[in-house]
Amino acid sequence: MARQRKKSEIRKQQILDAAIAVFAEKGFHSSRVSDIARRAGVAYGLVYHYFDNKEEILRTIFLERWTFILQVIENLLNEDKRSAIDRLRSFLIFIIDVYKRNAALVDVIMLELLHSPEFMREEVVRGFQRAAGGIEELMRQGQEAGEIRKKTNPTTFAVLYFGAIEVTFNAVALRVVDIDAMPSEDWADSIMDQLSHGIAARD
Amino acid sequence: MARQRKKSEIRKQQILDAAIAVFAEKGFHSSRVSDIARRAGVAYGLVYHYFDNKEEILRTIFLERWTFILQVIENLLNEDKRSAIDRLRSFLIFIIDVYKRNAALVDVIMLELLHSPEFMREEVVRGFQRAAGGIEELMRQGQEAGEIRKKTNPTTFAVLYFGAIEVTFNAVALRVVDIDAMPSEDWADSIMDQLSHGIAARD
Amino acid sequence: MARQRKKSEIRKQQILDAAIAVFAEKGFHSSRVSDIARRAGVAYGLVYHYFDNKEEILRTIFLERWTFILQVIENLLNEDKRSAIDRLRSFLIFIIDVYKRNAALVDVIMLELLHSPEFMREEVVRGFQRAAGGIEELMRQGQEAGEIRKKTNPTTFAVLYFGAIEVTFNAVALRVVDIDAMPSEDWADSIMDQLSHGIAARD
Amino acid sequence: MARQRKKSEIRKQQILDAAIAVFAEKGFHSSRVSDIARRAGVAYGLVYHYFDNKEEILRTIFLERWTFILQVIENLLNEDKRSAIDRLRSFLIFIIDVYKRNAALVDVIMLELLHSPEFMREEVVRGFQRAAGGIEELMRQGQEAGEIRKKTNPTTFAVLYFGAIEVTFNAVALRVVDIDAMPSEDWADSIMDQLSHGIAARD
DNA sequence: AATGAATGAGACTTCATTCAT
DNA sequence: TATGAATGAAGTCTCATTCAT
Repeated sequence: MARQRKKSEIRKQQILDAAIAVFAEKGFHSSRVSDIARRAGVAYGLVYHYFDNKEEILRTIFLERWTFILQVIENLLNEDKRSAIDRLRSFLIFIIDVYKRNAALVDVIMLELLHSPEFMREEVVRGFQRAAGGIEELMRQGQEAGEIRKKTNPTTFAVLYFGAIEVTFNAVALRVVDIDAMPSEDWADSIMDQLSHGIAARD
Repeated sequence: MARQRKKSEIRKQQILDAAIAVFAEKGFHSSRVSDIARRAGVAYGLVYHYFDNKEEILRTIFLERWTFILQVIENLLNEDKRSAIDRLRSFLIFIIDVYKRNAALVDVIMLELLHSPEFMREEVVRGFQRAAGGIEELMRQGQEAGEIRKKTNPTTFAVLYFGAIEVTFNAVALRVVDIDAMPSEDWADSIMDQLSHGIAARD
Repeated sequence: MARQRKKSEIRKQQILDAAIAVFAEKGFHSSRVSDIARRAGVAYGLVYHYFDNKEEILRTIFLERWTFILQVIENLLNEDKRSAIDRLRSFLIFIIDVYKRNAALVDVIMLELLHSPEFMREEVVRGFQRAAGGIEELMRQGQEAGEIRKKTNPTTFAVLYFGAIEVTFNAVALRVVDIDAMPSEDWADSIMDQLSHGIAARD
Repeated sequence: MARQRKKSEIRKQQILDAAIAVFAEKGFHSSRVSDIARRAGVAYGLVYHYFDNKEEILRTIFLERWTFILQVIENLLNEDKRSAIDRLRSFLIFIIDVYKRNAALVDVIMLELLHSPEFMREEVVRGFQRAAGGIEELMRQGQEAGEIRKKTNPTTFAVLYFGAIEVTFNAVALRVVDIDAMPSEDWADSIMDQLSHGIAARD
């Protein structure tokens, strides 16, 4: 039984992985169920054995994968004892490394879920709000610790922070930037330096 | 003839406006040519009188509208004699006001063109690079004027700057933020304060 | 008025000529009314001023042109005082020369009318029967004059005779044969020799 | 599997047979894929399961069926030990009988392929040239055997021979002649007599 | 579990024809 | 006469989904 369960689970993962790859390449709407099946090496009828329909595949990707990422984020942000700015830098490095290891997944999240079909809007928004809430909380911790400027608006900061991530991923997706040629630390340092000290010259 | 020309031009604009509205609502792929026609109040056959196909409608929107926006950007950035930071703030206000007046258009640009169908990728990338180049140039002007910190990397700044715009528009598109309740100046001030002074507490 | 009539007549001919050219090139079904109009150098709406619909253009071509050819045939066959075989040879030369001067027209007759749309079947059949009847009559004249073998079946002969013409025109239409490189007299002589003397060796 | 293969093969034949019938009735251009499907008793989507598009159906008919006929021709012509004229008569009988048994197929070949859509022109021409080549070769054999008049031009003969077939089939297709009322042998004898002995009276 | 044949809604697009100017 | 904008029926083809095996 356990054997069966596992085999079935593996098949499902095969299909999900294939779906991520195909969605990343062609987008959700332009991907055919048969593309996914072919990529997974199964007959397309089998896809319907594991998923109710095409939408559910996307939803499952979101739930299984992205939610997982969000949890990692939360853990990283909440449990770490380092300074807030340090943790923000760590997360940038972490998220870029996730991309480097699984670009297709992040592409799907960026290109498909973020600008998401009606049927997923609510879930997506909730997910983002959780993430943004985590960052804001982190900022408040930093402010209490005297490490973050009191005048900083945590929400505005979260906007800039996620904006930096989003725009970077978009640039990569559009092939304007070659992510493999970009050391994660350098990028993170560059962003965090800017966010920390601003652009204004000090007299 | 001139009369005819004008009437024909008006019809074309009607269809383009309808297309922007429909694309903004449902996205390019989910929009039917018949949706656009109905919205424009014409028979769907007429759409093909003015455009070769659905793709060309999107391409025309991009060329006619976004290119126009980019020109406005360039003018604003290059011709203004105010301080760089002031001009960056002005542009934020300008772009948000464009959105307030024509949310659908910006939605289409954000949701469809940015994560663009293969057939437009190159044009879109070129368009963005022009815009980013403008911001970087502005930064350099500010650095020469002693107004912008020399250590600032203009490219990184452009990333943060556009990231802020993108993520804001996305938030609006996802209805997380109500843009009408958000005074343009306050938002711009908030973003520019952050970008100017950073989050780090000063000893 | 006469002036008007003539101008109107000329326009109509322009459109017919254009239609013949276009039908010959692309076939009736694949030809668009706008193709014909463009070829004739008029707006496509004007076509409907002169013809009720597309079918009527084809029908008019048939009636005006092919009927005319058939009359020429009849005259040639009936009025000529030369021997029957001579006259048959003359007609072959004549018909090939018609082709050389107006290939498109003959192509339309061969490719479109012969394998004709339902709406023209009857007229086409009648036209052919008239032509075949002419040939048969000619044969009988020849038999009475002792010039043509009595055993010859006039109908069978007409089949072979028209078959030779049809298959030649088809070969030209399919570009298997270059009609301009083929002297009309040689071709006619070759066919008539065959038809006159047969292939069987004489003991 | 073998069972599956066979069933699938049968379905494909069903659709091809339906297509032949429909094409013969209405012509390629006027035939709707849905007509074919309805005739075959399947949903029209299934047609696209077996064929890429409508053109491919016609091409398959040509390749599978006509090529087969040509092979039969070649065998008949090359392998037979009887006199050339005898073999030519046999082939006429054979081809008429093919028609009697499968009029639709021959109609399609005559009406659609012969005056063929651009996309098949080359294949069709090649096919015809093979057939004509066979006839010419047969003539030469007959000339060497002293059975055929040396003066006969094999190519001209082939023109007349195929012309007779084509014009007969056309006459049947146009319903000028009732093929079922026409004994194959009589027709073949009539044609061959004419072709053998000519029409000229012998002094 | 697995296959892929079968279905049919639905989308794009073409183009003959009408009609206002 | 002449134009070409406007209409919409009709056709091809795609593809998500179902289902028999």
